[in-house]
Amino acid sequence: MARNGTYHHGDLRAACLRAARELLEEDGSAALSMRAVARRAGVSPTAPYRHYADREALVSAVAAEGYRELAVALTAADPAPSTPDGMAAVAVAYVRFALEHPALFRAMFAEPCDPASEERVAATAAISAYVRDIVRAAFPGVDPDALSTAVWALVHGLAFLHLDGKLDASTPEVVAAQVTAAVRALFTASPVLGATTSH
Amino acid sequence: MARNGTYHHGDLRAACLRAARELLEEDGSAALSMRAVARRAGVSPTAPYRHYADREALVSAVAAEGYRELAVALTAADPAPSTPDGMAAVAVAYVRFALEHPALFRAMFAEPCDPASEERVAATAAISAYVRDIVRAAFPGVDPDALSTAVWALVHGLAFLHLDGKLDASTPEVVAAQVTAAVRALFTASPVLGATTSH
DNA sequence: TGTACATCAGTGAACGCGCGTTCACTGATGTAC
DNA sequence: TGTACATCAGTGAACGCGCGTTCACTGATGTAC
Repeated sequence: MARNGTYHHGDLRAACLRAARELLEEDGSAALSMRAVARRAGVSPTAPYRHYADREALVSAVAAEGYRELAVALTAADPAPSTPDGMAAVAVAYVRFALEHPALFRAMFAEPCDPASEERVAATAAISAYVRDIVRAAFPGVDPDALSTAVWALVHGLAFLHLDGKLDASTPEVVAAQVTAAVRALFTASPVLGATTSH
Repeated sequence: MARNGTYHHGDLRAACLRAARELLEEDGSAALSMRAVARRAGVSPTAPYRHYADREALVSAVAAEGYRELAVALTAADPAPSTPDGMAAVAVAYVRFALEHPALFRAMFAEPCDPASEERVAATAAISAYVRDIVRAAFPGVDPDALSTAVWALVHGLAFLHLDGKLDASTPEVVAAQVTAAVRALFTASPVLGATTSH
């Protein structure tokens, strides 16, 4: 039974993606099954196969969507950070995204992801490039590859440690304070990294 | 059929743990089922329940073992690092452990881990304390909490990014070089962090 | 404007699977007298 | 030294489950003439 009363659904592809995402965020990765997606979309168990070759294809599509949203959240926090505080704001946005969408974030990173999914590879590359651009602009004197790797790893690690309960994640404020302090602890003490900053 | 020819197994508890770990490392988290563990231990499907209340208890035991081994690997790399190079060596050991035991490492961190498992909490706390001790000794002038959080996050993030194919992990040498470069990029530029080092 | 037909999207029954967990049980072990 | 008995460790059948995926199918849509 399609929602619009006709035999055809209208946009089952998008409906599956939405359902998959909801299931993921509500009950975690294990709840994201083809059958559950079909059920939620109000469609027969096999209908989603018309749009996604298999479960993995659907998961990849969800993950790719997550990457795009993460990129938006980061640039919204500060499109071109050039101070430790700017970097900290982006870091906070990254960690907040992870904590607000834990299962999605895990699916984006923690699932054994086949490198064959161009959609995912492209999304990852976009984030990587975003970080490198920031680092290059903010710290012209430093090896951009090594430093941008370090920055991404720092933020990514903070996200996962909070997500997995290794650090206090009781309130968003506590998390933000910890992330900010951690970023500052590394950056503000450095003349090279701090040289181009405005304070 | 028990291995020693008797009805009783002898040490089924340990055998289950070993089997679980093997299954995990061979085929990932999904392969770690109670039935598969029993099968590999050469025992009826329900025998493991004599020693582990449910699947989660068994997974927690495996994770706790992983934590203990990780701690050993870290102290083996450098029991009390106090220079950027020493820190880098520990970081390399951490990342290497993750890459050598990917599924175990994921189980240790990426599984939604209930905080009720004292074994796991204790193991995590041990690593956390180890890092803080290092930081406190090496960088007496800096807020130890913020900095040790940052250091752990940096290393943890490097581990996961390599694990998930976001950074080049083609050879151990490449990984070691990247990790070392990232750690150095953050530390050697800093007068505060570098002040107590010997070079 | 009407009709034939190709294409597309969704159906529904069925396959075989492995899982976690329960239950009442039995064979082995060790201890008290 | 021998025996009765409590305890413990493992058995095996059974439960109900939801899954991914296949297959031949049918209803809806749109296009060419």
